[in-house]
Amino acid sequence: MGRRKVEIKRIEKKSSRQVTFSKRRNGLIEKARQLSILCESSVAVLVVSSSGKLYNSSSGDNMTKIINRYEIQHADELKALDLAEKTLNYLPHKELLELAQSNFEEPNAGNVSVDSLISVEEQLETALPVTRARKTELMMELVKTLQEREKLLIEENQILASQIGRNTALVSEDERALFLGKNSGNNPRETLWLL
Amino acid sequence: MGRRKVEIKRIEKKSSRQVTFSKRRNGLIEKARQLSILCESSVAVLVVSSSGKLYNSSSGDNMTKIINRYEIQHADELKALDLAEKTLNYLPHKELLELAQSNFEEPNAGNVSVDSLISVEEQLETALPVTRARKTELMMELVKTLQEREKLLIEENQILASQIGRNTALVSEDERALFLGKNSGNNPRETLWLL
DNA sequence: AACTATTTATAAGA
DNA sequence: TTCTTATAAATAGTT
Repeated sequence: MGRRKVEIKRIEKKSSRQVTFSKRRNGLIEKARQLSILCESSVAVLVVSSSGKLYNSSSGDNMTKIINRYEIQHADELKALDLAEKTLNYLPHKELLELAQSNFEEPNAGNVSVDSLISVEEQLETALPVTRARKTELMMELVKTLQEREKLLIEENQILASQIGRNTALVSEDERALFLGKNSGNNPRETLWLL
Repeated sequence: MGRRKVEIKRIEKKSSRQVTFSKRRNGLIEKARQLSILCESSVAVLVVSSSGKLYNSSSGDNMTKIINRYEIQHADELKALDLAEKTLNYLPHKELLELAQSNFEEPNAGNVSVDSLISVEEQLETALPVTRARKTELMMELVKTLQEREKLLIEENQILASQIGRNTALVSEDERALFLGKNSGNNPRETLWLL
């Protein structure tokens, strides 16, 4: 839709490519906004230019929520592989980590003792003033994701149960309340994050 | 660009809204593809319909990589501009603890928690040589509990769905497998606990 | 699912 | 860059 019809293939001339990139990127984001409003939906657009610069927009809901929705559907791949990958990308001391990881390639994989964790943490202590904060952040993300998924599952259970016409839900109201944010009072679990 | 000019506001008539949603969603994804090819960039589009269904496309690179780029940048921004953290650094210990705790009494409230937690952790650093290991231990317990509960919920959903006689489960077989402990091998998630 | 009258996006030029 | 404008492309309402 311009003076000439253009073939959809890489624009060779760099300056034209740049101008088109800018125009079409804005157009795309505007279209996303319109779709979101017209059809009361949530739309996220992420664009990474060839030089690596990121442009993003979200409408109808915030980026985090939309990405979360995606990640819930791709939970296994993403939570397991990429979260850890992201973590590794952040580490200034990759080698130390790899060294520490050898502690876990031993027999009782998956059932790691607390003592070995303590020892690993002590080993890495001097190298990890920043990474530790990142650990808390990642752990919180993981827990939050699990809680959100649990909430979805509980809701789905309610729907399924009501379709059957009887209440067969395994999860008690108290547990449900916990994940809907109703657990006030001195829940010792809350203090966990402070440590 | 149609028979009439339309205002950008929610389409009231449900059937029209649905048709427009489908047309414009396809249009948006096609535009994203074109941008990606014309300007050798990576573009991700995520659309969540009002009924919660997710549509997504990625071009130039896979969705995971594009989202990763976003999250890495977002994390950097968190570190860079955090006025709240700087403010917190001047508060005495006791007040810090109380402030941090209050963040968890309203789980649905604002999103300040990660930053303030990082700050809290840094504040308390010198006082917590032993407690930190305990934190990891407790966090692991919590995640384990959540995973076990999720497993129960998934199993219950399967039972309920089969009672209805149709498969309405949100959770795929792959996800189910994950929580039944079938993801052996080098699970990178383990590396998380080392940080 | 097609059609087509119009609007909208944008390619090239200034 | 920003604006202008001819034209291609998208799509709203219709069949």
